[in-house]
Amino acid sequence: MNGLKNFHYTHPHPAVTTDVVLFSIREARLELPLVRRTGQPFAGMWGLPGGFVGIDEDLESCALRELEHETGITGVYLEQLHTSGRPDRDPRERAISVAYCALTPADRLQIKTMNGEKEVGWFALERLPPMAFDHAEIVTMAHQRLVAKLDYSTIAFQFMPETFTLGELQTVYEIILREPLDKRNFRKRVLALDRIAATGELRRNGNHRPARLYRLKFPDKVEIIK
Amino acid sequence: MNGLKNFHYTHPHPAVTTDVVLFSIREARLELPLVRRTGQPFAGMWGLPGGFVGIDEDLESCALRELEHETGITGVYLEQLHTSGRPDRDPRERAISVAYCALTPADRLQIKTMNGEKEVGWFALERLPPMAFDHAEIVTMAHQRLVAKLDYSTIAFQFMPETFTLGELQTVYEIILREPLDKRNFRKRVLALDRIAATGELRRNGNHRPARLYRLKFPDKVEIIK
DNA sequence: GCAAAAGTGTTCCAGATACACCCATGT
DNA sequence: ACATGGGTGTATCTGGAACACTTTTGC
Repeated sequence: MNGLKNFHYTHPHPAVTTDVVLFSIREARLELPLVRRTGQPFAGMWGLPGGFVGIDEDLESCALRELEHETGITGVYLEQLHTSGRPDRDPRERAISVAYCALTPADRLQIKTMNGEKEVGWFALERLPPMAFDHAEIVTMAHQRLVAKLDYSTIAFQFMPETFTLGELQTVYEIILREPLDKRNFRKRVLALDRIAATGELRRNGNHRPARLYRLKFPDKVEIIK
Repeated sequence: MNGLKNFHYTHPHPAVTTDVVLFSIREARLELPLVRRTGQPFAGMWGLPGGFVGIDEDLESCALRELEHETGITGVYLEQLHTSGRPDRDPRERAISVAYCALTPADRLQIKTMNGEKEVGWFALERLPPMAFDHAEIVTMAHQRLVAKLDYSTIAFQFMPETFTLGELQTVYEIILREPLDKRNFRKRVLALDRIAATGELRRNGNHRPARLYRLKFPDKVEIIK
């Protein structure tokens, strides 16, 4: 604490951080990016992208800034998840973490995988490494929230790129729910929501009939349904 | 802790508080307690019970402690709601508030209404006074959460005293939902949950047939249903 | 006997589920 | 021609919604 600036208060203040659980679907798996920690504590371990909240910075802005800084990813759907404040969760000082859950289509990744600063790794949800702090708990909470929201909101659409086929959309649902769905019932339900529209284009993709392409009617809107 | 102590950090830290929206049903209204602020800012205005998080104190403990200290109420059901961190929400210094939503039966109130420190007032949800900080937004969020949770969890049971009648339980639902419910359908649904049991006792209450008393099978458990 | 809340079943409807075949394409 | 995923309709089931009368008590 020698040095530069000093900020003093008449009563002790905790540090406040944000952490982001960013889900995406990659190679038919639900995955999320983790960042290799360089400093103490938990040096060398993996942790969620995140960091300290600027003194004049909104919490959401902090989450987005840290996510972009550490992983290069921008333009994601963001939702506040939970605030963890157990006094012993950071061995250095009292630290309170506001966790966010985020979703993004796979085609928006890899914008700049390495910005030269920290190592970023993508991990399937069922093959997570040991994680720093209480980040494992936070990921578990985020996953529960995602699964719960699948069937009372349009959150899954946030995984879809600009245009997509109904087959791809169904696959996304099946990956998150870990169970196969009936094709006809799925299409009926999802079209009845009236949130996607056919573009008129087709995608031919292999030795089979081309699929109609769809796009979101309200791309950034996540709504409660039913 | 004399006032002369100083706590210093190499980068600025926000203050962290908790605030509690405590719902209860009083006189057939959904009401919540507010505390008259004595100090700046917003002196004289009403605000949610809450205060600064101790440096070694868990967030939930802080919420419960402040609730008890300012209103005398203990033993409530508590659930984390949302964390507000807009940089301008407190004019003094950067302050981040972790808001909790709480529920309690009316018969647990009035344990010590006045502890001589601050004025406590109960307000019906539709007759709230102007409130300090962004507390009005927090209350709105809490109410939305309560209504949403009514029909996918057993949260409403947290409003019930030790024993109660099915009519009283139905009234609680009707007050929160602001609409009348069908008696037979309500009883079918709530009994099918298998979370309440008849005590065998009756309550005679007026010029009419006595009602069976029920109690919760798992008093402190709030479960997701269906 | 009358007012007032407690208690009790059945019918109906809508939305979810189960299910099988033909279509368009590339090789 | 065949393998591959795309695309379509109907019958059934189930859980929610609507609905009216009898019971027990205090006055």
